[in-house]
Amino acid sequence: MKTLRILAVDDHEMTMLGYKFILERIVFDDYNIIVDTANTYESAKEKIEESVYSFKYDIIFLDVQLFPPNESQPHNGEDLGMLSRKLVPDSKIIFMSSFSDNYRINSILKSVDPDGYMVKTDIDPKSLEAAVKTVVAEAPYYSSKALSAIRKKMSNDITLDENDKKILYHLSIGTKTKDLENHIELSSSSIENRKRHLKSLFGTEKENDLALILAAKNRGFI
Amino acid sequence: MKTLRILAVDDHEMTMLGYKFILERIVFDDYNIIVDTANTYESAKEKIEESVYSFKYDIIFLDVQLFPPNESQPHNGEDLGMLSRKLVPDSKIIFMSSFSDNYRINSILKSVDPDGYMVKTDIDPKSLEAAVKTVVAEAPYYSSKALSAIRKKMSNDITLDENDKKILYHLSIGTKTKDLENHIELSSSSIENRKRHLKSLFGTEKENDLALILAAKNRGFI
DNA sequence: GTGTAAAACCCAAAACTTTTGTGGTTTTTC
DNA sequence: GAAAAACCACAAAAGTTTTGGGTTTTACAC
Repeated sequence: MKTLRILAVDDHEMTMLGYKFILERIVFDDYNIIVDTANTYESAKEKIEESVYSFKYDIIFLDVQLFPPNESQPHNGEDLGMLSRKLVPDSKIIFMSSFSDNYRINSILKSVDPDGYMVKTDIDPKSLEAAVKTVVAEAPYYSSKALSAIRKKMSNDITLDENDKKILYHLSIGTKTKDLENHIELSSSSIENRKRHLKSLFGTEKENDLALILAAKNRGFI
Repeated sequence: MKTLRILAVDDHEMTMLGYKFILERIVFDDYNIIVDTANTYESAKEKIEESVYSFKYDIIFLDVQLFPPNESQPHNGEDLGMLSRKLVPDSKIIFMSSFSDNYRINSILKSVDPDGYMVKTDIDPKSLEAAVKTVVAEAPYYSSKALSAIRKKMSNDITLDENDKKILYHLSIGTKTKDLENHIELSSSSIENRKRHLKSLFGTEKENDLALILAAKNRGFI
């Protein structure tokens, strides 16, 4: 009987226990599944560091937003992911996130490139089981909503640079055009130029900003 | 008992029959699965056109390279895919292809945006069943090798324009630098510039073309 | 309806990037 | 060891983006 070691990290204790409960009940070949848990950045970090010199985790489940964002606690799941990649490169990392918007999914897939990405509303016993079995078989696992975001991105031949993405993102959260200057290192006329250019890319020339952000959403950019 | 209608198109009759055999044996809720088949472009086209005015297929499985490429027969799975999208937009389209190289997968995902993409070496009864159930549930299905290609692409922040991609592609199939001019609408010095630029993007400065194409392969571009 | 602030639009000069031709040196191939 | 191919450096030309200066249009509070 082989042992499959899993670490599940989520700051909501009940959620974390839910994962443990479900994961340990998975029937998987002749594996005995053991789930360790952590519900703070510090305890998770410790467990990962300890694992380097003993058993290494086969899979680490990480909540993207480990803590309610606040200034005194700058750490998040992404940092833990990068730390794990460095310390225990063979451990598979599966991110869990409540973000299902394309912008966040795309940016996390770039910054961390996890072995799996699950949108929380897609998580249930069946999908958890599929995720475990898939990543053990060395293939990436993306949950249904994550895949939909990915599909939109892949089927698209518009490529935007960071400034374009920032403009779209800020417009989508309601930032006014005149305030964009404070978030993007460009003059206001450049921003206006880029907005015009974006509208022509997305086929919403002569329409308003709402039309632009709707089109960008449909194409998977925000 | 509901009926799930599937059309399977593959130019190898035995393969096509294999799909039919496997697909019709899938146990899926209270669906009765009926599989129609076609092994030429023309017969597939007819079946799809007929379906417009009677039952519509729920799923259409299409081989990407329907026929051995030859001048007299320019049609392929991609054309059939686009035709189906136009005639029966509600039918799910799942592409099957022997290509597992990133360049081809990326380009097909862009040109057709199918509901599913399966690399032939990934196809077996289990994955066919998963594909059918997934696309019926409105989610995209990508087989393991397709997902690996997609993952590489998504985790990458290098974006290349068409000329860069062509240069990489042609280098990878052995085209000599001096002959690139015949395939790409740029002067030889521009091509040299771009090659230099590409090498710096991929961190293979001062190395030879082989190092460049290996790096580009690893990052999912060819 | 009117006044006003925001947003959108326009233009031309400046800054920057890419392309191109030319003329070379180095590396590879046979 | 000669010829071909690959690579490099430079500078002029062409193209793109940014910028600061405007004017016009839109939104909406009153």
